[in-house]
Amino acid sequence: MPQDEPAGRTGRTDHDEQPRWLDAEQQRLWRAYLDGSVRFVDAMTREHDEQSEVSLYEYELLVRLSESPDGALRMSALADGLAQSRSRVTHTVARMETRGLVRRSATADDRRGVLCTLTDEGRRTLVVAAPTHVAAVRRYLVDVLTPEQFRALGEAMAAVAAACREARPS
Amino acid sequence: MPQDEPAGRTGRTDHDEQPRWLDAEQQRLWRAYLDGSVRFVDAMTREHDEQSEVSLYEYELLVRLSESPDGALRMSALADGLAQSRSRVTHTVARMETRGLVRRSATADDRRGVLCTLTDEGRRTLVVAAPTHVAAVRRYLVDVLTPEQFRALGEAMAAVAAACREARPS
DNA sequence: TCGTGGTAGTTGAAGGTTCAACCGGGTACG
DNA sequence: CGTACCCGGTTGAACCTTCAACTACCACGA
Repeated sequence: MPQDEPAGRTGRTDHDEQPRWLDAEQQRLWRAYLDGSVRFVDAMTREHDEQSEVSLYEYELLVRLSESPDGALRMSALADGLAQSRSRVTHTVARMETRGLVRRSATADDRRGVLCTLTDEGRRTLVVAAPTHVAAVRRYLVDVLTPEQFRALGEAMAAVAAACREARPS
Repeated sequence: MPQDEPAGRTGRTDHDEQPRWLDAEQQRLWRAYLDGSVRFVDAMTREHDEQSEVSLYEYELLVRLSESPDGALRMSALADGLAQSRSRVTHTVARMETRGLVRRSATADDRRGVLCTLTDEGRRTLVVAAPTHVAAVRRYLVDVLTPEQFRALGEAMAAVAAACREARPS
């Protein structure tokens, strides 16, 4: 209800603009987005829980490390790349370190920095997890869309990401 | 790396099919989706934290209730509609009940059922939160896309939702 | 070189989510 | 009837994330 056109427009107060509500069609699309995104992360999460040693988020973290030249990245680079808080990365890396997936060490130049490095065990885990991960991404997303749909989705979300980044510079 | 075409294709074992990796362009789009969706929920979450009495998720819950004829829904209907676990809904509703936003009561027909009802206070909270919520949805998503992009996004996510629902019937 | 302020990362507590176990109430089938 | 199984919902513990300090270091200006 509250997202629909309100029944009776009454006088406006000083500082609150008239909200531009979503029309019925916009609302339908917005709900579809919401529902789809929730179900998708849920499906991916379960897939990882059942088939993999690492959670969806831990997997993404391993991927970032693996893509970096030496399989190593500073904590802050990791946090920025994953669009997550430093605190969260610290905790997650700590847990992963005890499992032997990554290793932490000091950085050469900046004595504040901490370098997070992929271990052999971490790389092995990633290689094992990758096929089921990609298969799930395909099953729930890529392969259920036409190539044009997929492109449109990606481009749209890139615009959304840009808007979020701009409005709230992390 | 692991989502790219692997360097050397080696012999395949019995039960693992060759994974169909994402090509560079697909990967770019997939990453854009991931990044955008993370940043978007993050931006929405902060918006609610700063400007509203209720979290993003609690807001959605209130919306569902408000859309129902009597401002009331069974716990299971709530869980299904929000695509969330029953447990989570139980906990969330319990917290919201102590804040006076909703009320729980027994259902008439099925003695197992629990009816969750929006209180006046809950409705007031929703009405207050709605304008900033919609404004945020517009600022970070709707208004940064062309109408065609927005429609494409919604339709694509509807397809994703359907795929997830089908593969994992909740 | 001394402050001041910003950056990198960690910490622990508080709060939310998930998981598995559980309690009834319904339902179907002998 | 009774009993075995499913459904609706709750519980509490384990786990993860968030938040607000806090430490340590860098960088800039006076």
